[in-house]
Amino acid sequence: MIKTNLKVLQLIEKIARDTANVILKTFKKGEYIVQQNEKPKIVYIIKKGITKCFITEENGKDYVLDFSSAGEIIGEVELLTHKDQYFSTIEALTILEVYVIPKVVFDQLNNEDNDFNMLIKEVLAHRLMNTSKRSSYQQIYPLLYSVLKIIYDFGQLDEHISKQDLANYLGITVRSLNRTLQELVDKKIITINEVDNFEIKNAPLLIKTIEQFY
Amino acid sequence: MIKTNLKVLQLIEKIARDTANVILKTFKKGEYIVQQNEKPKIVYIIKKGITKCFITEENGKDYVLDFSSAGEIIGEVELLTHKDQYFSTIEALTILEVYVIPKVVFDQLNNEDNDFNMLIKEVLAHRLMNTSKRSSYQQIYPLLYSVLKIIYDFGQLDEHISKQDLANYLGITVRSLNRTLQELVDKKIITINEVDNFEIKNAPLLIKTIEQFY
DNA sequence: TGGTGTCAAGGACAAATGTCTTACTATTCA
DNA sequence: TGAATAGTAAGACATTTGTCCTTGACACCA
Repeated sequence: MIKTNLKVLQLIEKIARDTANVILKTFKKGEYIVQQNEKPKIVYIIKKGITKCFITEENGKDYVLDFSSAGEIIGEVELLTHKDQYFSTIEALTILEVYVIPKVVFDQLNNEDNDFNMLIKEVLAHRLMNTSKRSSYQQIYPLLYSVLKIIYDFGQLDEHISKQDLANYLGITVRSLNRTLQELVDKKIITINEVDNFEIKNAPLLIKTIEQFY
Repeated sequence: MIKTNLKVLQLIEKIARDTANVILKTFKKGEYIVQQNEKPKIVYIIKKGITKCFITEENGKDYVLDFSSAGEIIGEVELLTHKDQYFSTIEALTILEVYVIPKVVFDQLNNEDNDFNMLIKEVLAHRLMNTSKRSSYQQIYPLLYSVLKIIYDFGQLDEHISKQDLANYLGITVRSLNRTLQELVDKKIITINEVDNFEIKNAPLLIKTIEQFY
């Protein structure tokens, strides 16, 4: 559920070795890599660390689109669609190392490096499918199943992802998330451990419960 | 809100004229162009007519991803990601004419026709942005605003889109949709006309109401 | 030490949405 | 014609989720 893309990482590492066009940059925890409504000029590819990608709506509420790590691309959608604003904000949840790819280099890679070109298309298609499926899942099923699915995917909650972030990812309030987690504890599917994190207690029961809905 | 893409339409029409690789096919209203879980072999581009793209979840409920018309592409995501199943079903809501592009021709166009290649990338990026934005909007705002937005985008409900389809697009039940429409009638923002369709009654009020949330 | 601020958790209530059922309308067909 | 059927709308109630507020734990500091 924290997305990664090994193929992209390997390709950009190769490109970085072979040319001087791509450089490394480091962000501190909490810094924004790109900010919603800023003018897009650069594409980034994550080398190391975890980011949160989110949209801030006019009423001030955030919706988290995904959590990403090594090999995930940032800002390519805006350049490909020739938009003059990023439509989401990317925040570093940990210390973050990224490859910096200026617009001209990105355009050049798209036109001249067929591996890069094909990989970008594949990444876009994958994301579109995942986003669509997730959108469907969250709209159709009650909250409990979405939380079950996250626990199933995660194993346990990553320490860098706060409950507020997780709630924003699910499109709900922290109150609702807590209620649902409590319900899962009551049903003896998970336990809440000493660092206020949840853990799977009864994996077979979890899987059985999930399978009812898959 | 019924999506179209003029650039894609023009390009595929040119390709169809220049080569014998692309043929036309007609579907009747209610027929499936592609079906979830079928093996992907063909990409279609809509020439004329309206389709509904939806995901059927395990519990039998449908979530409508979009309504599409001329120039919209079908099945390209599955081919680009090398999946062995379509992840959604495409149904003809009217008589439908499509260009049929077999997998080998699609691959060839991607590799040899740079205009086609770039356009596909742009289409994928656009869709990804739209899907993400919509997902965010529907999760963050209450139903009333999503319905307002649809009415604003539509002007009025297309006759080929049933209330059930519209409800599935919003991820809600028809009961909830009716309740929300009634609320808008009570507030004198819309009227329900003789063909059981809704119409904007008080456009300035509608716009004013929407703008509170944009 | 004790005061103060911050934050996470959860209780109580309100609001939104879903489920189930009934009623109404129109259509088909024996 | 009239019974059966399907589709739509909405009432009543149940369930889910959000909002608001209180409590308790902890850190920081005068």
